[in-house]
Amino acid sequence: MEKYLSQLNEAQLAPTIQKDGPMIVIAGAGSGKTRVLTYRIAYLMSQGVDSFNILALTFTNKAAKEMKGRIADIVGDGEAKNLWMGTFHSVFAKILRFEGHHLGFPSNFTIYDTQDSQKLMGSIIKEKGLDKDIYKTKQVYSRISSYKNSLITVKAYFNNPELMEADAMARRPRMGEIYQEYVDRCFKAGAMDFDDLLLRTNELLTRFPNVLAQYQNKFRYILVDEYQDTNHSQYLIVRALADRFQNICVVGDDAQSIYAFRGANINNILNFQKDYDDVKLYRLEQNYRSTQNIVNAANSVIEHNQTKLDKEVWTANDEGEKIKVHRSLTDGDEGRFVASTIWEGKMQNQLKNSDFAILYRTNAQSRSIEDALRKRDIPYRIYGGLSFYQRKEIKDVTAYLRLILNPADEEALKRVINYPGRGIGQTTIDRLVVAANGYGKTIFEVLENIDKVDININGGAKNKLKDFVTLIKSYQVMNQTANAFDLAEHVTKTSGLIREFNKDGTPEGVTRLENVEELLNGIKDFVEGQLELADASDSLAEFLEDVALATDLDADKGDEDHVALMTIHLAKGLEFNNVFIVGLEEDLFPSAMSMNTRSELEEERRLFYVALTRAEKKAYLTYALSRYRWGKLVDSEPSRFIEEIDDEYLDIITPIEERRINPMLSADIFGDVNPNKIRYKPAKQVVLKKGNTAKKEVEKFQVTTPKNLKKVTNTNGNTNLFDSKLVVGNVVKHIRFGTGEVLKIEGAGADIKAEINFQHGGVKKLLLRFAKLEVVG
DNA sequence: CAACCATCTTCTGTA
DNA sequence: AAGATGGTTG
Repeated sequence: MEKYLSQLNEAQLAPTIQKDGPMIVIAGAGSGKTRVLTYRIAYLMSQGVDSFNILALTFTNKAAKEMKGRIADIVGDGEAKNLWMGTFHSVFAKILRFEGHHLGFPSNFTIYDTQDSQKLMGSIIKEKGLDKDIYKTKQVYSRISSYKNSLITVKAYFNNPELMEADAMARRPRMGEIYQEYVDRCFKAGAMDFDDLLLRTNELLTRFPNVLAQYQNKFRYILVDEYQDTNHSQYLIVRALADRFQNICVVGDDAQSIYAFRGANINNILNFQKDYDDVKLYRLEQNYRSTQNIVNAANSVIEHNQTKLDKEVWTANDEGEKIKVHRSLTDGDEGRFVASTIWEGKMQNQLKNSDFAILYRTNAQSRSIEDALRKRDIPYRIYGGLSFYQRKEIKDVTAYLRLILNPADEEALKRVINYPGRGIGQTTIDRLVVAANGYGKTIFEVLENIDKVDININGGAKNKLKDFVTLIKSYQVMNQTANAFDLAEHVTKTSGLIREFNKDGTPEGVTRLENVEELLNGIKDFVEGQLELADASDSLAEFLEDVALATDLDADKGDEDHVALMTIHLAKGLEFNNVFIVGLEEDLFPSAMSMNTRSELEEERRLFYVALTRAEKKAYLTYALSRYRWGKLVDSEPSRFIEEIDDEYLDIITPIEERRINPMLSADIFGDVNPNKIRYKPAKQVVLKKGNTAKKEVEKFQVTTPKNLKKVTNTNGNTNLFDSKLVVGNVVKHIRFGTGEVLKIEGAGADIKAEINFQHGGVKKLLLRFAKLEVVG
């Protein structure tokens, strides 16, 4: 232990070796807070604290996993395993599995993700015959979510005239009713949404003092990472658990609080000292991550915020290079600048792809960057966005698995009852829902007793329903003995899902199959990882829980060397050698939706601070004069955040030619509109023969080379194949259909289609934007 | 009941 | 621009 403690500086050592009592560590960006947390846990154990008595809450699964790994290096694997360490959601989901029965929940309750919750709310709104333009599903969802995060139960809602007034003013007087129905339906389905995992934990700890006492006694030492991002619900859980022993250590940085939009309350960290007696306060102010220029620039920006704790972040690192600011004409140019800068860095300085990260405010910005990277053959990976587990085909498979485990799961049932199609239509399903609500039973229970219930469904449909019940029950039987992988494989084959994805024969269908295969591999890995448990049914349950609480960031397989693309929110806690912050334009960053109040704007500024402090060596800030948004080219002006940085840290590098260019004369500005204009880099293959007419000219489009093919499938599937060429008469090869001859080409731009006569499979019309074709003659 | 086409929405962020 | 939703038709 001595060896490890000697690695710490004075400021880090003090909080690390304070064993007991409440304490707060205000940790500037890059100041080694993870090191303090891990060493502190190891230190506690060296002082005789039992690893079973330590609870550490993190913000992401990834952070938890990393910390656990580092602790294992110090104290050994066996001891580290005993620690309770994870996100709020995963830790309390686990506890609710044990204790949920107090609240009437089965231990195999389902976790509804956002999609499930919104679908359920959508159907409630519909069932109640409410105007869906006033009761917008998303708005209703976020409203109810914020009630839950503030611990406002249905009952509390109806006792709060102000809230009801506010909803009535927003022309939604029946919010309370929807809330009530939603909670009832979740309960009946044996399901909790993300907010419930915290809300129900609070309910559990308040209503059952003996349960509270048990966990207070268990968690004698509690550590919370990223405390600035806790919401009210999380705050109360921590306070309740820490109440007995008061050994609570919270770590965070108010300057990095960026989750107010989903209920995080920055006051939790600002007021921590008032919540406990004799709070020790520590500050970590030395930044080990970034150059002086970056640290100072970040400080000069955050100075503009009024609400903050006193803190002076400094660094002993080199001065480093100034922050580069680059302006371009369009978002396309911006992407090309980023790609060429990375390319040069790789060529001239032997940098790796993983030395670079590109950060943006919204996911929609990734497209133009992707296009540019692909053109330069720079491998990249997009984090976030639609994560793997949210894809349609994956949700289809997991819905079957969820239903097997918990037949009450209404959303899972509705998803699969007629998928693949079994002739059970919307009308039938609606009647089932009505009957289930009428009897106070779950839909599955109604299905099991379809002959006994009073329901207006004809014999033919009833038989189909019975077949469906038999199918699910056969899976349930199998689940008694088989492991999760065998079961999942069996389900995908016998439910007809595989056949369904195979059926359309389109490249999308192929991708779907590949994704399902990847899911099965994931289950296999998981099952093999827990062979020692040898409890088949539990392995499925645990896998599904992992899936429900997984984030895309967690799924980093650390495979090949790639450039990272992600939103700034996702980048929190990470660091990169070179960071591009793109789209620094007013209305985009800061977002147009977050400029109405000072506190919203200050959160945007903190977000920018987070982005800038991800960089170790170099930071690039880029903005475009016009950008495609909602399919239209709109003008934009540079973000105020650029101006807020002291000039002395900036280096304006916009090329003179680009500044002088008249946008109206630039071919580039149309580059994204007319696919046939030459873009940054000419297409490699020109199949066009001499003497072709202008008419033929339009009939050109791109065909990816096989090398490209692989990469395209590895990334997001959507590829921009506009500017390479294919003409009638070409012989092409398709991944599924084999070889065929091009008969006809039609459409323009993104809609270019080719009619191809395949040797096997006949004539198909393929959208070239998606079709992965290789020219063979 | 399924397939197809037209229209509408959304383009903050997440466990 | 792309997906979701809804309406119409077979």
